[in-house]
Amino acid sequence: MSVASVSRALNGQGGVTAETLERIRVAAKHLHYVPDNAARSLITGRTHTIGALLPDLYGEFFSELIRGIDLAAHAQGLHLLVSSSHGGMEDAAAVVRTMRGRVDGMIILSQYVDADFLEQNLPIDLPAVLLDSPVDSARFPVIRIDNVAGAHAMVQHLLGHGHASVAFIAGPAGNFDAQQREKGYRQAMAEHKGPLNIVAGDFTEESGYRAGRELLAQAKRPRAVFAANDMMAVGCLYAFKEAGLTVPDDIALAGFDDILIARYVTPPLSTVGVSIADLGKSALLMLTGLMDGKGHVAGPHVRTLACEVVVRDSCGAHQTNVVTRHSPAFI
Amino acid sequence: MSVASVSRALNGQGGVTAETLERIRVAAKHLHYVPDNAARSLITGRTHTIGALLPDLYGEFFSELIRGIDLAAHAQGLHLLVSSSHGGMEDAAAVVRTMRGRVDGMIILSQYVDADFLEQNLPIDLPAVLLDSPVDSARFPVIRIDNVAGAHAMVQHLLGHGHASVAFIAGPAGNFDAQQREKGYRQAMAEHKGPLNIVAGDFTEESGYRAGRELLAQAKRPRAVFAANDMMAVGCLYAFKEAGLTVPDDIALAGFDDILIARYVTPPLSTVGVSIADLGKSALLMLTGLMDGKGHVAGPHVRTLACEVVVRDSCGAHQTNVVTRHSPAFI
DNA sequence: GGCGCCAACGTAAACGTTTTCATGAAACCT
DNA sequence: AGGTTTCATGAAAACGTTTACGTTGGCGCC
Repeated sequence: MSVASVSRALNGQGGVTAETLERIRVAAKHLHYVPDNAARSLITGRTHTIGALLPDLYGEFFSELIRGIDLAAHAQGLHLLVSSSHGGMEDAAAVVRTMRGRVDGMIILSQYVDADFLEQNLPIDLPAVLLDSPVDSARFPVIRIDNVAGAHAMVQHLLGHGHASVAFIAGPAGNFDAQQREKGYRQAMAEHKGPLNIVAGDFTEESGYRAGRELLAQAKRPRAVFAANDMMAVGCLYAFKEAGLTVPDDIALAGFDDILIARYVTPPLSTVGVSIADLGKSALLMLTGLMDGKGHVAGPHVRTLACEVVVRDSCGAHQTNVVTRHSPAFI
Repeated sequence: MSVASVSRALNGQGGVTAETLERIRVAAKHLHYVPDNAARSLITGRTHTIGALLPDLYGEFFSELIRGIDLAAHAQGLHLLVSSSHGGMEDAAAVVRTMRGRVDGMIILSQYVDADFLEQNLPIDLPAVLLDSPVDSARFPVIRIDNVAGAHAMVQHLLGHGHASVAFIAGPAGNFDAQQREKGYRQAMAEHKGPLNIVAGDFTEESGYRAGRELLAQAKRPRAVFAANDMMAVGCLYAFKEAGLTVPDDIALAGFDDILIARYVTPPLSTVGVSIADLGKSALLMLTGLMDGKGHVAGPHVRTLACEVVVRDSCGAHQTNVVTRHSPAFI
């Protein structure tokens, strides 16, 4: 038995008799032989692993994202190497560099990553797709959530139901999602010639609570509030409850993300939903397309994932031409 | 410049002049040189990666677990390769085998994994730690959540507050956590000479809802219900609400896990809390200890993580000698 | 000034695969 | 029957590192 025959047999490429194949197979099983992936990667240049660079692993968003990626990866026989970089750009750069020879492609979601960063740190031939990033490069496809349209639709929905004044709780300044959602709010308000009313927030529940109190302290209380994400909406909801207001009768409320909690607060929170798992899946599919196509991606380089307005009770409007999800789902 | 000098310089092992070190460093930066990890792994036998085998990636539990592992791994300069195996034992075996030469150690959480499985599929010299597993092997350390004590404490808490009859919503039969929690319930009830009242469930919200209806249909409605996990408790809560009962006045309710949602339902759910992230962290720390110690683990091979009773409103009891967490946390 | 020592550096082997190429035997065709 | 094709198999190169070992040259010491 030569190593060559063993290699051929175990990889099922033919070129071996059925008899020797069987002999090798029983020998391998008997010896608990498992090929060494490091050596295999070295010679083939493929690792069958894709890397995911994420800013953090906390919360439902990343959980779902990883799940979506993993599901799609598993289906294609690929492994998933996750890496969160909590530090700044330096940390992210270090992580990307250590991926060399360890992954066949990367999915990157990081506010520190721009085209320059990638040129500098990404091995020249490593395919990568960017998530929710503002960069617009011919080399790297980008998948974005259609935050602008989603926010726009929600504000329009609120305005369309008699809530003349809609306030907005903004997200952190550096966050791309937050910026886009604010843009959608601004556009919708401009179309209706409504006055802008924006208070600061940072995506945390506590900042939503503070923003809620700030809104209540305004001379003229807004009729509806749209928070840039659900956690802030929930914090805001507690501020309203604390002040003795009832939602949606006294003041309407809506969030963005459709996190699990949104179903379970009282009243159930109207929000803008995105299938995060689909986002992950799309990213992986685009990445594998890139890998197979040798750096040539078919179709547009920027793909946007549509959002949908999810109407529950907190916005005080039920209509039939939008998605309606009551909680719990099975009642 | 020979490759040897470059290797020495970049690994900082000395044996090179400060001048040549600098020369190599600028050349490396200029050429965007990054060492190939596959080749490095092949020769050194180390990958600086640890693998995590999980049954699924859905939900807060796994999200937190991964986060805990990742945080601890990142702190030690290790990468994390996650793999979920949705299929049965075959799938899990395949995953474990493909880890050969890809990871330095494994963290395994799977109901299909027993001592036999590991002997068969795990490369002989690969360190591994098991999570929440019934196996008791000298080779593999196990980290468990103290489900029995946690469930016991919660049932005792309910009984101690005048709820004479406590019913239990069980989890899926094959699940180790579910079994242990039921054991804790049985023990506590036996000590108080209370009658057992167990209905079936499978950890899903819907099964909790069905179990709730089943309990309400009983001739003598129980005074309190303890669900084996929070999602079932939430489903049960909806069944009670639907029937016009108020929790906790008409019937008390408690869950297990302290998932995020528990804070946000009305009334906030009393539950048994475990720091899942700590579980992941402990697992990783024990694994690295195993890796450094060349297969020799210091201390006991089985470690149990304590739970704590988290009293909110749904159990109708507030006392001061247990952890009390109101929602939201910052008010 | 010759000798030995030490530090810096280069050479080459090794890691465990895949893959190309050569070899030989068997089967096929004329 | 001889030549040609086909096919299973083995030998060996290659992948990009690390590391053991050998070589060089400079320096101090006798």
